[in-house]
Amino acid sequence: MRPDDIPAIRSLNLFKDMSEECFHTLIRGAYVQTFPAQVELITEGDPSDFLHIVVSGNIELHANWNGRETSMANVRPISTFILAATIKDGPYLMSARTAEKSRVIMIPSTDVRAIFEQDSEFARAVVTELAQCYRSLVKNTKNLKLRTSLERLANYILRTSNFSENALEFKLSQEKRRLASFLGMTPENLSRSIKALRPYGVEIDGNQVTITNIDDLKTIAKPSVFIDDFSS
Amino acid sequence: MRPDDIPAIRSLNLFKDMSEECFHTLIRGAYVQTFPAQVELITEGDPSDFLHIVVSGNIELHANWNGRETSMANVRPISTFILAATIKDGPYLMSARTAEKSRVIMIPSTDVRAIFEQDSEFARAVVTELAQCYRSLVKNTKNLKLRTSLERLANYILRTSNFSENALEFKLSQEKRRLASFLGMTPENLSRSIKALRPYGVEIDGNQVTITNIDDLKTIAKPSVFIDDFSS
DNA sequence: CGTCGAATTGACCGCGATCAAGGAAGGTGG
DNA sequence: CCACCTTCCTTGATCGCGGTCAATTCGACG
Repeated sequence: MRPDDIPAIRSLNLFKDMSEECFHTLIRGAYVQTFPAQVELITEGDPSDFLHIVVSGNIELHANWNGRETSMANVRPISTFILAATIKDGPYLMSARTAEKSRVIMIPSTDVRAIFEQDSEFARAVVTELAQCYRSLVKNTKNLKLRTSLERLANYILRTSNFSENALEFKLSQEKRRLASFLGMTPENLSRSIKALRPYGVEIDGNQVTITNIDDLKTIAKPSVFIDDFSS
Repeated sequence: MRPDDIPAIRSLNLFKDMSEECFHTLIRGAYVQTFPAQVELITEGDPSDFLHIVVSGNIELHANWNGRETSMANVRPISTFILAATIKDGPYLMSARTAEKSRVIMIPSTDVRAIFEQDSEFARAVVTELAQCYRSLVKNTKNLKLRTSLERLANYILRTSNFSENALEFKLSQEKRRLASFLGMTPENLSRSIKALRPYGVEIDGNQVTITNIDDLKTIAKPSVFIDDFSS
């Protein structure tokens, strides 16, 4: 592990209030590894042996059933993923693959569960983290069930812009096919939706997104703090 | 509160390991109320003033956006709901209404958060509960994104049968329109899907469901433990 | 019985998926 | 440096699942 990894991880909400002793117990048993793109880190159904932390790169969580696949989320540095499976000691419900070259820290789940029993501050931090994840998923479900694919795309653009400090220009951080799957649509349909948004103030050329008229975009997107707000 | 409510609540996973003292602090401040059907208990966006526990009846969680509504879940006795909002001290992300006459216990959120800080066993129980809820939502998302509406209905019937100790006959526990919304389809489409399942071993007459050929049903449903299993 | 809401059924529409073909971009080897 | 290949994206044509609209039937309840 690089020396500057440790303070970075320590500063995560999940770890920042736990005792120094417990933190080091976790870190001592951890592995760090750099993976190239398109590596399957986790397979749905496997026992959850490690809590994963992505330090650099980009991880895609996805799920499969009956020959179909869907993208569930993208995890960006620095955050943990698959915490719930580790805590419940249950099988992974999603698979994870590197979307690009990524550095990942893996903490044995048994260690995490042991510290969880031992350090109350950590247990409380896990609660906050899980509650946050849960609420994000509720929002995601509402997004899927209450909106058309065009509306989902429009709001995705607004959210991403917000996330980049309200920048009116930014780059899509993943392949369009993955984005399409995440948004619950096909790549073809995403292409068409992108064109359909042009009259509403959005130009997308390759990965480059430019919002030319944010008011028009908001008119069609109708963003809601109870679906699109990351922080609440 | 009725005398027999207290042991019932106490036996919930969420409360069963906490100290007697803390449990009584929670109970002391709690309100109990019986509501008729179709009462809006909670409105999306309101501050989360209470942790709710449904003791009898049936609560529907739903969400709205831009004039549309969708059913998110049905809560049956005895369980809590909207725990994440209480812990995060954030606004409700879903609304709740009684689907039938229901008795509900309401514990002030400030009490819950205070005890959460104080009682580590309770904090750990909250983790387990939230992790469970989170994983249920992941499964629900996979169900929505990976399956057609007919497949969702087929699997819903199998899950419900499983839940009723593998009974081949049971009653739908909610209006078909709510079920349709929960399954992400219209009432009309649910009607048609019900007819479409008849050749696959399912008879539905009113609320009465009869599985006449569970193997045929499984062939079309292809249930997966990573989507349909309640316990994992 | 009459009333009202829910469920069903039919006809039609449209969003989004599928299938198929054509570019654009990036990497590889001669 | 350029031909070639691979892969992704785009575009067009068509299909079908599921939604919408409307009319009817069913069922609970007063």
